[in-house]
Amino acid sequence: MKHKPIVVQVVIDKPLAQGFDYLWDAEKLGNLPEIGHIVEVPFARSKVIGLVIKVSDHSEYEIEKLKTIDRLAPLPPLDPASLRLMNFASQYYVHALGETILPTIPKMWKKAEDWEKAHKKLESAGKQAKKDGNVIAEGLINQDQLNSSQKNALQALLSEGQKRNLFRAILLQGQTGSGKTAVFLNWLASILQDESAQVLLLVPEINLTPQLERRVRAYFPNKKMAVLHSGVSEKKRGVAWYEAMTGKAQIILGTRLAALTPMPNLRAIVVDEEHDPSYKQQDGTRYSARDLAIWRAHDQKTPILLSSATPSLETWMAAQSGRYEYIRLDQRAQGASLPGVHLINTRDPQNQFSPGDADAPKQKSLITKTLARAITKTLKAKKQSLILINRRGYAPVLSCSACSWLSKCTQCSTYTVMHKAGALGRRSVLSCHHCGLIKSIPSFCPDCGNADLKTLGHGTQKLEDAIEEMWPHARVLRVDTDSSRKSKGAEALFQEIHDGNVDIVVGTQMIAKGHDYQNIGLVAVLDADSRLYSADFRAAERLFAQLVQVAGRAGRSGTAGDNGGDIFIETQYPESPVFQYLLRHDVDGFMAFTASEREEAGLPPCSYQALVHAESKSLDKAIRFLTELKVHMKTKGLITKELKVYDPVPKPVMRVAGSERAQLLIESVNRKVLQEALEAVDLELRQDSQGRISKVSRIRWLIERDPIAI
DNA sequence: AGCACGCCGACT
DNA sequence: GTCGGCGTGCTC
Ligand SMILES: [Zn+2]
Ligand SMILES: [Zn+2]
Repeated sequence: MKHKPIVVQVVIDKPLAQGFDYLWDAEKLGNLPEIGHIVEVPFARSKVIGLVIKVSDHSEYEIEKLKTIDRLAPLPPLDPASLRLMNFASQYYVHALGETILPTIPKMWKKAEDWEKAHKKLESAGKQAKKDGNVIAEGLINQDQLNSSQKNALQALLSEGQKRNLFRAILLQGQTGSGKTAVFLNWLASILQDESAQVLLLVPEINLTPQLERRVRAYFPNKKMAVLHSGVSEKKRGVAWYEAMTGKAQIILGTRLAALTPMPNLRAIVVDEEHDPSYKQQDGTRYSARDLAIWRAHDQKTPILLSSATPSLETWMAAQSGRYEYIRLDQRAQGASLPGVHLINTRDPQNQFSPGDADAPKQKSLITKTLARAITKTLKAKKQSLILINRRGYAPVLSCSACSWLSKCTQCSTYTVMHKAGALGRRSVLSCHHCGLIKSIPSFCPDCGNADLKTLGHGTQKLEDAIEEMWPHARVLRVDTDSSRKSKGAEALFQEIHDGNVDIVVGTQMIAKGHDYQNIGLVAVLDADSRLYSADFRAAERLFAQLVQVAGRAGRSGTAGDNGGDIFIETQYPESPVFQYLLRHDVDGFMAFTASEREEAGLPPCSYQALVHAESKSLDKAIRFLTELKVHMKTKGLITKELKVYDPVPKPVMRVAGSERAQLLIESVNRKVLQEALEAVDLELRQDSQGRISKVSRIRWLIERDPIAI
């Protein structure tokens, strides 16, 4: 009589709902199996990496057909809490468990050939880290140096928080410059007095700069910190993940992708700038790192702190209703006053240049007279100006002066943007911002042969030219992804601004992030209207957060006795609520107004949404596919008073890189009802698909939970 | 998803 | 006669 076999179930990185059973040869692998082990398995005609999710002594599958596990990774199994998190994410976002877990494991641990030398790698990395560890820590503000408002906030955090095993969600709301970071870093430091404790600090992609890293390090001089973001090399990422999942690192600082890092001794989570859209993953399993972090804190009974000057409506409402604790930090730490907000009505001729004005530019001005004169004043005061426009390139479209030709992308339903020489290459080009296609600029109109082609509208490049012409003696710098790619990255450009080597900065929203500039006198936003004018119901909420953020840049000038700067917004609709609340610096007023709007319309956070995306060669087929799905949902009785299914519509940018896209919106006031409907939809679609491509008409489909843009 | 198997049209 | 189109089914 033979021993009972050891059978393990393994999930792999494929959109397959089921796991696969394998035999475990304990002698060969040198270990008994545990749930959470990472293994290499033979699958079809190749070898793949998988994760053990079940251990037993029998299989539903014919036992003699089972293959044997090839190799076991030299790692401890993922801890049970992390596996619960993965399981939840897989269900909630309607993706297979394997394709949810495996992408969160760094590549270094998915190369079975390298597993044998893995520990040598870790050793050499350890030596390197000792050298790197000498980076200067800076920006420490210890508990005694906090202002009274900060001290109160910290007190509130600590009073309850020392109790173990207690879920708390806390919103820390305070303006830019109110010192939120110092509060939560001091809080984390006190939690880390427990030697084995681990904490997770999530920050938006763009905020995770070397400066921030140094600043965080300053608070934890004797602790090990692991940094995880997309810019970290594969090897360093593998090491950081290893240190987190083994409990060797106490502070895990990272972006969205760090939210799913296993941490066996997790004691607290901070999500900084919790409203930031970069927390939402936009491909693969489309999770929200913030929402997963909240679930994780709840599941593991640890506190989570959400920090923002302009919270997401979801978080703000939870705090208002008492579901979250609410800590306010409204005293400006550095004694700087709030920036003055100025709305410039572009329809008012008084604000525009007239031909007689001495300072009017030769061509039609790209900015209002009111703004131009404010910039002149700022220059005279030896202060810097930031001018924002969220449009890269020279002009958003090229046109023919004789016929109706416009520069369109051949692969997308969009215009190609003109970039002048130097930005994307040596020559001027037309570039599609959706598919990346780059074409040379035609000398003649392709339709009528006319040689006179004109640009329509303007982007950062053209604005830069115009500004240089209007203030020939000013030092002008352009900051956008094009200019930062050309120089040594955005950091180098930010440093120029910080060092005062620049008078006027022209750029996209990216200028507003990260850095702490000292001498900004003026911030101008030129394209607020185009950001507000959008089919997406969250457009106003996003714009408000962006405007508050850039206003914070102007107000941040910390030199004592100095006034804060000014923010100028050019708009046709100064009476719009977004601007009116901004004018009064009334964040809560805006939130309350938006909340009541959403409630009335039954939109999130007062309801829950999901999108079914469909993509195919022709829009027709995609729409028909979604229509059939809707009909199916109806016949199955899924559409009820509590579950609304809209008609399928083309996506805002319908065609991208040759494929045409449509979407179906599903909405419910009841989370559970929505979840069940989505699971039914997933099952139905899977049945007629291979992976996520339908058998008939070859439609690529995807379910997205809690979409942030509709 | 990725891949092999298999059954029909048009092309050396 | 065979090359290749993609519909179908399988992967422990
Ligand atoms: Zn023409
Ligand atoms: Zn394109």
